Amino acid sequence: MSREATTGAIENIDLKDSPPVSKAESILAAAKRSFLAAGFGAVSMDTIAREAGVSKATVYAHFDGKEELFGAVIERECERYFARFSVSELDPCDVRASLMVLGRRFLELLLSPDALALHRIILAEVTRFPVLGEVFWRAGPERERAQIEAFLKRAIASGTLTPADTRLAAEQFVALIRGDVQLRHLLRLDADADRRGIGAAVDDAVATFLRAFERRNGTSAI
Amino acid sequence: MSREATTGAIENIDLKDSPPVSKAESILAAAKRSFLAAGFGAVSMDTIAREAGVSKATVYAHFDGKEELFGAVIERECERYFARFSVSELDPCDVRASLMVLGRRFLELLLSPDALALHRIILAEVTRFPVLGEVFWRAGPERERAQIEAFLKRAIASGTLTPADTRLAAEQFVALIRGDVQLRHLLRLDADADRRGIGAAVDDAVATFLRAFERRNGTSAI
DNA sequence: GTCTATACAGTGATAGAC
DNA sequence: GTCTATCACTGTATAGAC
Repeated sequence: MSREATTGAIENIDLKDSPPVSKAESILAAAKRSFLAAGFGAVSMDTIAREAGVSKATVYAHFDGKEELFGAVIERECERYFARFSVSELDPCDVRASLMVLGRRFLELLLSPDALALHRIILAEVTRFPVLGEVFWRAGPERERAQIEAFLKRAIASGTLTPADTRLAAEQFVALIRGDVQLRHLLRLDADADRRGIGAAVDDAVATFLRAFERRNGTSAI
Repeated sequence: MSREATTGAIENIDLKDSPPVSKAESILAAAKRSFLAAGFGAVSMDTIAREAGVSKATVYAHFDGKEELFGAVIERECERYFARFSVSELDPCDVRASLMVLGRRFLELLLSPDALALHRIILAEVTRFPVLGEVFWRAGPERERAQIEAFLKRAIASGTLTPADTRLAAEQFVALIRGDVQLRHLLRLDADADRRGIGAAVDDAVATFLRAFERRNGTSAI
């Protein structure tokens, strides 16, 4: 009953340069959870400090203020979410299958709870922090579009797609994939998210995209 | 110098049921400006009262609290923005021209500063006010999709478009129109908004949509 | 660096006079 | 209904001990 867990002496073993969990990391993690869940304005520094298990003064020792802490969290998350794409392994001859893979991977990312929360909070705070817009765009949609465009170019070179403005085609593919599913999820209207799963949505998007861009022979087997 | 404009006796002529500007209207207008510009959390009741030219107690006399005032503003704006569409005058035989009109009208609405601000704030606060998602969806995207779907059905009946899942086709048309222009504007990256104007964006969207859905004769003149 | 304690400003909301 | 004045509360930020 006498303060056994209150003094954190045990965790202060503090190996030289490999701290398993530094206070700064705890603060960033707590700030991420809080900000993504409730937005910038609704979160107090008290909450973050309590959630991180440190005192408020410690938070201010590591970050200049609430805005700086917020910016650090958002930039970090933008990089985390969109860094895992690659298109080199896709087969440019089987366009439908490749686009299905791309679309599914992209849509699953877009609809993940963390990505939705990140999306919401960036749109909400881009007025207050204009740099967030640029950071998010470059880390997310821009990178995604570039990778899809790279695949489309290979597919066109292999003769499966009709030559076109690949940048525009990539943008339109992303738009078709996003559809209104993303907006419905952002608005928390996921009631019919199960009615038409991700697979069906990607299927429809790819089908329409191919009808518009696939090479049209007389014996087109679309 | 003795309070000439401070007492608002002149404006209190107050014709029975046509008050030119009631206090409630002033409060709603001030709240709209403030909320759309800065979000829910960043606006105080003091600010709204000052902006409306009334005292804070008057605000509370008309609205139960900050949340109720916010809800009243948002529902009002949702209705205001999306209530001006009609498709009956469109010619189902000239599909391209009709879709251009529809798309242009829709995109101009989406990119208007007020609509962008409304969009941002709803996404930001839908976690705190879940009902906003439903209200916005029904007043905006749902209504828009229904009207486009109605036109597509007439165009299919007249033989200009290939029969298809009209609901899905309408969703995909909206997605193509929205493209990434809307997201770029939401993120305040309107740097290249002039590089490709609204007209060009609508043109590209309609072209791709028609390549996917227009009837394909041997002499297709797309 | 980290903590406890606190100063200070600003918030939503209300009481009471008119 | 409208105002002035004020309430209780919360959040930012800092001071000083260790």
